[in-house]
Amino acid sequence: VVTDELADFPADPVDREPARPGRVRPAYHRVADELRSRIVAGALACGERLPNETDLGRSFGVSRSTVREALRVLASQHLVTTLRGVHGGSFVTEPDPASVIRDLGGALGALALTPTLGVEDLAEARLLVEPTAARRAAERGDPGAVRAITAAAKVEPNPDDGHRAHLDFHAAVLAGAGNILFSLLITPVLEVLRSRMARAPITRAELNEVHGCHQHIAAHIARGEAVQAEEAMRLHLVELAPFYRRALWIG
Amino acid sequence: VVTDELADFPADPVDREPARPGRVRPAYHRVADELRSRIVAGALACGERLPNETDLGRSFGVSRSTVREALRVLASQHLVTTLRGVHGGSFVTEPDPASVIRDLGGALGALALTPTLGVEDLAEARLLVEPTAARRAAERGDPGAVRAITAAAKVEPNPDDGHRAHLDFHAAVLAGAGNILFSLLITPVLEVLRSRMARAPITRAELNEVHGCHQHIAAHIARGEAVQAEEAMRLHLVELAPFYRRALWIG
DNA sequence: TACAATTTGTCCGTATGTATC
DNA sequence: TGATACATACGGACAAATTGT
Repeated sequence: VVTDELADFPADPVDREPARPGRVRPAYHRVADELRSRIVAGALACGERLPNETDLGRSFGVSRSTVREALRVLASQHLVTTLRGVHGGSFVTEPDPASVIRDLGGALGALALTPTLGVEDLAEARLLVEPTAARRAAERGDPGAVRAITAAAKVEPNPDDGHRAHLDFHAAVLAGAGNILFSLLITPVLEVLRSRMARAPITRAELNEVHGCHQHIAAHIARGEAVQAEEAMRLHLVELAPFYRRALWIG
Repeated sequence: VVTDELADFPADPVDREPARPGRVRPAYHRVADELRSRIVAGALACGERLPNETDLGRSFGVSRSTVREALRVLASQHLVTTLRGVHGGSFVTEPDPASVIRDLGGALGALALTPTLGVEDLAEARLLVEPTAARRAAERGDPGAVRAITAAAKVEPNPDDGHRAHLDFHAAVLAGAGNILFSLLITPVLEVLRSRMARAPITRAELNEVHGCHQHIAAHIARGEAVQAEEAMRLHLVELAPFYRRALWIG
């Protein structure tokens, strides 16, 4: 006799796609929901290995294919990682800011193609967060972060690298603020701007001015001059704004 | 003869999980990558219907089960939606801020369980964004938004609803700012705080004071008093901080 | 180097459920 | 009511990957 653990599994309000009433929730969703709630509730510890797909299917009363579809969903949400081989299987993944940033970047990229999210919104968010990030980085004075910021400011700008050096500097400042939420929101924003500015015409003079600004800001941060760092970053972003408007072919 | 479109598909740097070199990327990942790049490149328009699973499998040279696993991945990323029935199938989904907010909420909830993300970080982000949101809401004076904010401020606080009314007000102000990025970052933050504060002891007097603050802020926004709205919100958050510290049993 | 063991990856065939016409 | 065209689900088989002996 196969025990069907899903038969009367109660509704779990957390993190689920909302299902219209009356609509039948497919089995792979129910399996994914159940495993997810076990993971977030801590019943399955980080790094712990799940039973193999065959056993999972048996215990849920579903086929292996159904289990696999559920695992694909959980893997996309960075809740499990599955490996092949003898010591393979599905393992509970530890939360990782980098993957959240990647996902948010993709989502913002999609939203930026709609009227929901304009370039002004991206610029406004930068102007709100980045000066504060510069100030916090200067206040903290974390040696590693300061080193990273200084190094990023030193990189010679190259028109061919798609503003990579430029954005790396800003990402370094955000990381230096010591609040992961700053990077979390703005790094994807930078990525969206970068993808939009690819191959935008930019003169050598403009590039050099930006480079100078960066070194100026980095120097303030390195000397722990919080207020000056904040103001320099604000000025930098304000000066950059018209360039964005000119360079962007959308919005 | 089956055409294998995947054989020499070039690496697409966008949005993929990084694969260790030498590691073989499973077919369902390659199929998902290919479909994803077609979608984000615009080769498949929003709302457009994909071929059915059998045909997709044929065109990619893989089986239907593999196609289904790929579709589950894309569905988790809100890139496609699949429906059953005669006119069912998989459709390219339009980007939707609400689902991004849901996902980010889940991810932040997981991160908040690690030392990566502390309560101070959440509070700092609120203190950075929300006063500005209040100012922008007052500046814009969008009638619908003002109505929503005023209505949210009127709701009588109820100790049993888990601070729901409180957070609804803040969410309304964020939405009123007119920049989706504000809601995008802070609404998940509010959700994390709410889940942590569930059943935290709170006195009727504190509840009333919070309620008063909200009405005060809402009045400023309704009258278009931008600077006062910003300052009132800042004050409200600062006053709230010690309560959070007291109520939170973690961090 | 070869081989065995374990687990995921992939495939096929078939049957069922669901929504529309 | 039935026909149609989808997704959903099952079970079994074999291939491929990885590690240990």
